[in-house]
Amino acid sequence: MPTISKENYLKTIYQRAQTSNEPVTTSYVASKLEVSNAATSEMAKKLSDDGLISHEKYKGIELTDNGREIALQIIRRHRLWELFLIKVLGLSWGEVHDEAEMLEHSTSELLINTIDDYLGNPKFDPHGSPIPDRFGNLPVTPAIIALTKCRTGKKYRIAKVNDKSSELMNYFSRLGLELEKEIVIEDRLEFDNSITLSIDNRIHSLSEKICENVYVYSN
Amino acid sequence: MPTISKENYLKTIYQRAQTSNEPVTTSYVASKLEVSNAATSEMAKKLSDDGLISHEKYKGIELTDNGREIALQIIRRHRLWELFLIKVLGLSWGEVHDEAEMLEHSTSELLINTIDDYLGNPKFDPHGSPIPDRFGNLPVTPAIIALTKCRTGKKYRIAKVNDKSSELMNYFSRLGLELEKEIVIEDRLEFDNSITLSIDNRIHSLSEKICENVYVYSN
DNA sequence: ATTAAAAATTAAGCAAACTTAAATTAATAA
DNA sequence: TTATTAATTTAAGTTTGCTTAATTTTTAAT
Ligand SMILES: [Mn+2]
Ligand SMILES: [Mn+2]
Ligand SMILES: [Mn+2]
Ligand SMILES: [Mn+2]
Repeated sequence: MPTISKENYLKTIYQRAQTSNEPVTTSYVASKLEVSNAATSEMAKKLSDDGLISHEKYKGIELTDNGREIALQIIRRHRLWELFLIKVLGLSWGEVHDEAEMLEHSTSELLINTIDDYLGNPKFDPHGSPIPDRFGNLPVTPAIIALTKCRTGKKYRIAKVNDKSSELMNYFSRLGLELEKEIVIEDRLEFDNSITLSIDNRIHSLSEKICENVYVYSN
Repeated sequence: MPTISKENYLKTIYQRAQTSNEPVTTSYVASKLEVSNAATSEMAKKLSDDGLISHEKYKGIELTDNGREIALQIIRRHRLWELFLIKVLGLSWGEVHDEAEMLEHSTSELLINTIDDYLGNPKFDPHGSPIPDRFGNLPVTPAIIALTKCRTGKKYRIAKVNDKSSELMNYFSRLGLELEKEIVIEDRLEFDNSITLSIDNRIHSLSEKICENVYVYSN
């Protein structure tokens, strides 16, 4: 297994490639990991030597099959830990991401498979992201759209949230916004692209920035 | 919090001080952590600068109050994880030490206290070692003696085993040798200081080296 | 008390993972 | 097309944590 640093780089590259069509740039990875571009360029060289990425200079980074396999292993560990911490140990939506960010690098194959079985081989983590199985296969995921793309007046069910900010997770918890919960889009302001929606018959207004981080089933 | 390396040094120093009257030497720590004496001398300098140990050159190492506090935190994490992995996730006696050795460095205060509560604030780990509480206090421990000190013909109960070798743990499991289990010392050979004892009415012979790693209540 | 052996420290150097600053390549605009 | 700007890489240097080799200190033996 690679070092913790390498694992974090691989995971970041994988997740960027998943959610963007543009090539994965060193500067994106650098900003995501909060290191310098120089550090990322150097690491790209090393990961390339390791056969985990291919890197065309000044263009972009792509994972090799080996690199993707490792990235998926780390993501598997991360997501299973998040679910375990919530389901078994009762941590909150806002607490689990940071814990998982550390545990994902200290978890053996044996342990993560044990946790997987303990949880009944779940397919999704507590934020709605798919969990790779022990062979690196992702479950088929239903079609989802960001709240920003929703139609006024329609009813939706929460499918996924981005979990990078614990502050935001805590806010969602206070709102009662959770997976599978029904919401209705009441209104949207052209002025700032904010959206008014009802959760449990209570009305809330969410900024565009927040709406970009909430996804619903597109039906 | 210190680095993983520093945590491992502090833990090793603490545990040596607990189980030996002689000063904690750099060479002991080095051999235990499987690094060079030079590495340990250098680390001693740094830990000294950090105010975590006091080190009289060519004499020995002692933990400061701060150093001991951190050591006890790591030991707490280690032992609670071991118990959790066995009790909750069903790992075996032989599997948990190596897992805990990693997890102890990736576990927040919040998480370990949650685990502690989940387990009902246990006082001993699965190998019979005491678990420091969240304030660093160790439970009072009953008097125990190594198997090597036991009297022939007497009956004892297993109180503790040293868990450093998973091979040995697996062997104990096969023998049925577990905590609180009753054993009878049947015989001992002057020739090699091996001991013959009965567990569940089956007779086994254990080498001196093995007996040094098994403790019973001294009644 | 001297000397030899053992233990511990210091010196010198390496690899990993960073940094800032300089150089290079690519993109864009005149 | 050429010049400017932006993105990226390379260069040079730091810190952490390790190594082996040399030196120093302590201990043990004669
Ligand atoms: Mn997460
Ligand atoms: Mn991580
Ligand atoms: Mn252990
Ligand atoms: Mn450890």
